[in-house]
Amino acid sequence: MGRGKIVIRRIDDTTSRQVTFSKRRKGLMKKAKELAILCDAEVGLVIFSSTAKLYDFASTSLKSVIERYNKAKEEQQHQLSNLTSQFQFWQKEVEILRQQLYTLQENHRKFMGQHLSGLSFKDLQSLEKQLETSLRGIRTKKGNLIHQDNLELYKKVSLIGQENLELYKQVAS
Amino acid sequence: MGRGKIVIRRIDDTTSRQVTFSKRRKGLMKKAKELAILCDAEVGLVIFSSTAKLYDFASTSLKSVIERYNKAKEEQQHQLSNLTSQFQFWQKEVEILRQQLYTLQENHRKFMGQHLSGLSFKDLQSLEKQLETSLRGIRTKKGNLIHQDNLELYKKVSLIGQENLELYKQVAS
DNA sequence: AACTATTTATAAGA
DNA sequence: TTCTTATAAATAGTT
Repeated sequence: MGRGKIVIRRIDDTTSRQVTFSKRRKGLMKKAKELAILCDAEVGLVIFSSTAKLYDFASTSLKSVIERYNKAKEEQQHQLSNLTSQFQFWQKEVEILRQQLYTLQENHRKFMGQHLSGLSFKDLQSLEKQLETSLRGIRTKKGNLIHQDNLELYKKVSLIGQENLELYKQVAS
Repeated sequence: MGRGKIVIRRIDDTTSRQVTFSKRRKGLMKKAKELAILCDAEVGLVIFSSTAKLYDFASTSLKSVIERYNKAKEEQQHQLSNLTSQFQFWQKEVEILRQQLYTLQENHRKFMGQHLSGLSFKDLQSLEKQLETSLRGIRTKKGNLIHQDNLELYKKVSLIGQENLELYKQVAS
């Protein structure tokens, strides 16, 4: 379809290759478009020139497919970056929790009377004071519990009747 | 380019649309191939017929691009799944640490004499015992420290000389 | 970039 | 579908 017949092989002359590329690319795109319209087809065409320049065509019918493709790609990209940031978040979270855990464990050991070697006299004194306070609280609670138990028992015994007072005395002793 | 000129619009008749599709698809592919060869271009062509059948063409030069594309996609997919599993790992890690932290915090509160309400008499007794043990340890340590300090002081005083023994006595008192 | 002789693609018909 | 063929369209070589 020209002044002369040509054989299909690489055109060596750069200029004429570029001219032919320009002409035929235009033609190919036109035909791709026509096929899409005439035959209700979805057509996608991608052309890289020998100078690495990109030309592409997508029929309007293909649009939905391309959009879907892009959406999927975008979505994938989005999920990737999302995952990355979440990943970083959880890593930080782990770091924080590990630090907290370490501190608390150290503290706990001190309360257990272990790992005292690093402590100053003042530290020890404060620790001692705290433990004494805790002990007082616990003993108070214990006392409360005993008192409460006694009350409960007394109530039960009262319900059982005077004849079992002897039993109560035995239990309470 | 046929017996009659046509307008580029969807061919309503199914049969003739399919015939045209077949002819033009073949032509489009031929031209895509020719462009690739003549102009040393990388050409990729994808066609979906209205019956959703896929036809595609890729120039041999495009092969590397397609391979690269697939590799990149695979790599991305790989990274994605990798990231996902890492993500799950860190999430579990956080869960474990949180649980540990919670347990330790509860424990710590009890040692502080707080949150005792849920404890049984037996629990309280065991806690009391532990605190007493801890206290003994701490007091021993305190004693050791005092003793050590005294020794240090005594050494220093000895170096200073007998004439300052009076000072040592004052400090030690 | 435009022209145009010619080749090529293909619409319509068989 | 395939073949035929008249004709439209594309384009090679030229200007």
